[in-house]
Amino acid sequence: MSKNKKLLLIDGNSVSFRAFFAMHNVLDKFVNGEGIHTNALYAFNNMLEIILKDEKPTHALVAFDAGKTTFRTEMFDEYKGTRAKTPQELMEQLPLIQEMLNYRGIKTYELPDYEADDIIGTMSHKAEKDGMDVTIITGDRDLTQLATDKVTVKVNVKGVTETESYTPEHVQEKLGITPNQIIDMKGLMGDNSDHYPGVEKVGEKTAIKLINEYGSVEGIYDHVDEMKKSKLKEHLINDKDKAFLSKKLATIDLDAPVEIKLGDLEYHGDDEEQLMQFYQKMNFKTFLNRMDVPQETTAEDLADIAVKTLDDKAIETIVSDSKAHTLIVEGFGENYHTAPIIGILISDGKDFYGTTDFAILENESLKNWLSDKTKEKYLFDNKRTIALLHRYGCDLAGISFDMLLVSYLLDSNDNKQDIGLVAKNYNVNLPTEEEFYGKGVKKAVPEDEKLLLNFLAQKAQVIDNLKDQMLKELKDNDQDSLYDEIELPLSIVLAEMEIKGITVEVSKLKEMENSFATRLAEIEKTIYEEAGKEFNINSPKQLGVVLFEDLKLPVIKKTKTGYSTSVDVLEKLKDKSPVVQKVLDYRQISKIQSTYVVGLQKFVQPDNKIHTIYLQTLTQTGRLSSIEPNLQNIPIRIDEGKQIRKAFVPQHKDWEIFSADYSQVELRVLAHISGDEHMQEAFNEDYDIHAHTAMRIFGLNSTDEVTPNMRRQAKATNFGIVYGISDYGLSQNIGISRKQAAAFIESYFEQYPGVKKYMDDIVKYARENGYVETIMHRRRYLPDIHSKNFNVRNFAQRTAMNTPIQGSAADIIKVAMINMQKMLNKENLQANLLLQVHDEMIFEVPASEIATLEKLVPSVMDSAVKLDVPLKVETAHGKTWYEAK
DNA sequence: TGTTTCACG
DNA sequence: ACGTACGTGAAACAT
Repeated sequence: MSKNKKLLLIDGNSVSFRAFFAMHNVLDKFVNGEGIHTNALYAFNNMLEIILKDEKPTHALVAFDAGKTTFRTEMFDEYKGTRAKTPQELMEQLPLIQEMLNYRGIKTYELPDYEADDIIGTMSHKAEKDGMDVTIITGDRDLTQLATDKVTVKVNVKGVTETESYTPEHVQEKLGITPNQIIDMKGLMGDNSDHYPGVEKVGEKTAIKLINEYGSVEGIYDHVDEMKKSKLKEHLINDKDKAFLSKKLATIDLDAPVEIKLGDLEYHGDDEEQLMQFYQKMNFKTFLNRMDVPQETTAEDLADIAVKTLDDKAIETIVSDSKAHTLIVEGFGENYHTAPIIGILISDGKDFYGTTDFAILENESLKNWLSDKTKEKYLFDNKRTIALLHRYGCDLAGISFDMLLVSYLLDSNDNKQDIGLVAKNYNVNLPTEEEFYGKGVKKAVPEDEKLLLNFLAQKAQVIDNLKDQMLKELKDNDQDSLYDEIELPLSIVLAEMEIKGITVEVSKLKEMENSFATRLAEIEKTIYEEAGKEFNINSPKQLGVVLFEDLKLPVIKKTKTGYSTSVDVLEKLKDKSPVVQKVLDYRQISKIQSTYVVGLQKFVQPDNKIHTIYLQTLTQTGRLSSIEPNLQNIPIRIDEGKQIRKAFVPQHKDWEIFSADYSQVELRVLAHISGDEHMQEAFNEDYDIHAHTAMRIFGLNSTDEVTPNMRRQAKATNFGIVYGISDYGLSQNIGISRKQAAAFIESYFEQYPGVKKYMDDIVKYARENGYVETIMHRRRYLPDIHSKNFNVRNFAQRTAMNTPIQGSAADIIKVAMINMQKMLNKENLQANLLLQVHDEMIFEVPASEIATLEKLVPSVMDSAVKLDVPLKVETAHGKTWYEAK
């Protein structure tokens, strides 16, 4: 039995477009020898490999648009009128994509006066009639109208390597209409991005409702007179011509004068010879490797590096050489506070010296060399390396290039802390940690020592090879001082904080564990009694059944798996049944018990301390994050949880915990970068900012007239502004109507016009540049700002507004931490900086130094950067973290 | 491994 | 008309 024939049809233009924006942030890294960009080509090919593997087509065709004018522009001259011009960097890649498809054995085709859609429609129609299966790949949802039992339309989601499959069933499920009714829907609602109008005030929801009732645009107008009088009816009648025209524009031609026959499209695979040459010209190492073709050995090739033994003699050579060296200290395991060192390798760029014997760290000249700040070193992850070496009694200094930090600053999406992944971004092949060590139960150090040392040598070579290019990019982005003066010095400060650790009284936690356990058991019992049965209260599913089926409480919100039982839902059900409050109490206590009281104990080391790990290269805004355990979310808002802080104490008695936090940094940053006069005035005069906002948006004459409720609402509005406000979000947060919320926002922007201007300008900036930045030039790329999808695009806009604010605040405290550490050393103080929680620093301090720090810490913090408004710092201290607030 | 919930700024 | 606040990490359950 011969297997059924299958035709693969790809929408060349829309997929190239998506491929280009999917890899827009690495645009400058993908350039071939002739200076032509290759990012879209690379992403397109990546997608192609996956599709060919999954689909195994017998026939294939990639269709392209022929030019600007088509039969549609003939019908409606504004068709696609407002569409932005294709960027030059993509234009230059389109011929390359066609060339590559040619070598991959796939036909390409374009037809004057027709769009790629019509070619695809026509060919898929022909193939179906011949009994073939068809798969269509596109970035454009409109093509889903072509789905039938034999034709599946796969639409790219998130970049190009993932797709969503549209069969007729799936279209029905998602939209509630059949694929061929999509053109009726588009006729009624029009299309913003193709710039054709529909019927006024008719969107997706209304269109679908009408179609379900009348079947089609024609059906609607056959019965429009019978409809009862309404605005909708009026609009339908007024825009009848538009509806019919738009339906025509949306309809893909299934009978375009395409000259090719199905037989011409047979797919026989790659022309390996030509393709290999092409990949070489494009610098596509990854694809070359996949082809399994032997490569020329060049200086850049990473395989087979001769590694000499790092012994006493080698060390003499290294330490007597004044040139910079690359250093690899390999720990095995995620948590470097406990991971063993399994290998050390040092290279001057030519020779590689490595060993798996950590006894070498007892060599005095090596120790001195490591801690000598005049001996320049390159590495990947300074903080990790410092912490590892520290446990083996070595200090480290003299780092000038940390590839991890640079890679993160260049693109905050490169946050996976894996050198193999960074290398891949630069088109250099290096196994990732997972690829080399394996994962899950299979994860292990290779038995063959040579294999391990070779891997370390490859890492060293990658660092060495990419250093100059990455530093140049940093400079081109104007980010060199962010790196030199902030992130690199900060990595040392963070290492010291982590290594120092914070002391925890386990006995205190044990005590709490017992008392919470008793309370939980009590609440549990009453819940079972009131519910009339025993069940797992921690299971949202079981709880849902009890609340909404057994007790028949009204369903407020659903999740994709069932009933939502989150706090805001339960809060609304509190009066309906006494069980609800009990469940809320249970949840609260149970969270504290499992995550903190029990959870934290697991992290207390034999030195009675917790050593967290700060991730310096994870967040998209420049903030730190803290793991194993997270010490940035220790409870404070509710008293039961706040008790946890009593277990955090100074390491010596007679010492105290001292904390200092910035007051409203984010709003001060906003006042600074927006330049808003009224907001700046409020901070310059040190008014209560939320009361000031309340006074202005409620149109009062003085803050004396502000009621507590007004202040609360104004405070929420201020937060909303920082987050990139929406009326709905604000209304949910303070429990007012959406209309009221909208009025608040409008009034806010009237009162603070500078803020309004900032919000508009920053979104425009993101659209034009593809990224936004902080006061210290930290960047965040926002490719979604161009998305066709309303939600995705809106999210990117809110991010554009929020990131410079949150990120600049992060910049400021980072500077303050570095200056603080310097100051503690300079003044010979014993106090230790232990923790950072986004806008506050926590120290342990000898009682004798409290008075000094009360002056010193605020002065260092508020002078970290010079803004147009003052920074304000508040301090507190006490026997435990609980009392230092 | 993904989803839901909830702790923090 | 669309469907929402920004940034995180961890525990528990369900699959």
